[in-house]
Amino acid sequence: MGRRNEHTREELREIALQAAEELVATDGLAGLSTRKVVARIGYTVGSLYMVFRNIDELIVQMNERTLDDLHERLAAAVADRPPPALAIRALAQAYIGFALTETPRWLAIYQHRLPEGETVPDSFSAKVTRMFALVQHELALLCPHRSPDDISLAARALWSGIHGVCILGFDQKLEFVGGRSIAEVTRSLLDHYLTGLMGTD
Amino acid sequence: MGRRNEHTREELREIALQAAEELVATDGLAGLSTRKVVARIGYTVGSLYMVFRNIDELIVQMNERTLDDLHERLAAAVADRPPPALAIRALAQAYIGFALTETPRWLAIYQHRLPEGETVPDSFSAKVTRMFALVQHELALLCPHRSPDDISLAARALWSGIHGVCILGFDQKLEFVGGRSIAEVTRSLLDHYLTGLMGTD
DNA sequence: ACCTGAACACCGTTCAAGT
DNA sequence: ACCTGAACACCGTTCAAGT
Repeated sequence: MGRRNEHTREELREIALQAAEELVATDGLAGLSTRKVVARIGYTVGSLYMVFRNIDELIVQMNERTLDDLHERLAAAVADRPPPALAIRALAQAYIGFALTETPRWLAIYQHRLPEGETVPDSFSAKVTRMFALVQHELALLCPHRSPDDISLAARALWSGIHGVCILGFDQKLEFVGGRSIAEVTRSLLDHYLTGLMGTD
Repeated sequence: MGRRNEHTREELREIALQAAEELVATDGLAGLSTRKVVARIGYTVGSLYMVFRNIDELIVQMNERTLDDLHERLAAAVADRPPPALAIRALAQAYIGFALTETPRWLAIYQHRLPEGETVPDSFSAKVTRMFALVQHELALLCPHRSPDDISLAARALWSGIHGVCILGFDQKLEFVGGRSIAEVTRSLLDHYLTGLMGTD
């Protein structure tokens, strides 16, 4: 019979997501399964489907929580409103720091792919946009007389670039010979890109 | 009894890899399985393990073939030895073009992760290095009086950046509001980064 | 209404048995 | 030596049955 009524739906959702995060933190996204999640919280497989439509929905919701944590870290990095040029570097460092300390959860955001044709919920996209807006804001302060269109393009180029450095940096498989530290490569990208951007005002 | 001795070991390896590539091309890396591969080539599961240690080895070898194809496309893009500034843009465009036309196979290179502790064979790393050397070579021509150390750092920053634009660009999940084309974002990254790099000679 | 647990259709991998 | 196919330990998902 099990633990009927011991948890509300919302509590069940919460402990399931917590269990999922623990499993991912130790064994990566590949170490996550419905059966392992329910074993951890003392339920059986069926009950997971009372709360999540399927395992993809569970993963998406877990990733949304990771995006919340990441946004908190990024926002904290610029909380004392440093000058824009420093703020952008602080954001990049905070992103790298999160990727370094929360590697499996951070990786899960990019590893997980919805089945063909399905799209992520609006709440997820909103969290991505919100994180991205932090960079865009600092770039706008740095280049006050550039068009919003220019700023959005530059922010996307810069942030994608920093993300690329992190992704390739964490993938030992792609570790180039004579590997450089992620921080060093990011600095090169950031410094030269910003110099070029400012120079072509 | 099946098709005993119809193929040599090498032929079996070849048709298995071909079947794997077809499966990935239509259904992505998630659509690949040992059982689907053998069903396509008229063998049973066991025989796959005569040729590959496990499915990870099969995927790594498939990805090496993709890296070969990618290198061919990149090398062709600079075969007529354009001036370095154009060559770098041609390499970036060729990379985007490959990602666009061979999306699932290209993605599989980055999606696949070896189990904890295992590393990719040297032949794989060599192919990554070889591709990377193309960019490094053009950057060295572009900045003749920079140290090899500077060049390698810049090449890594630039190539990681372009890769980041592609990876985020193909992940609809991360499609930012008012999405820009991958080519447009790459151009911004490339132009401003190179301007900054040249300016700080 | 909540939850179980058997059932189904899949996995990757191994290995005794057949030719 | 090559290859099969049953067996094992896993998956995700569904749903009749129990409380």
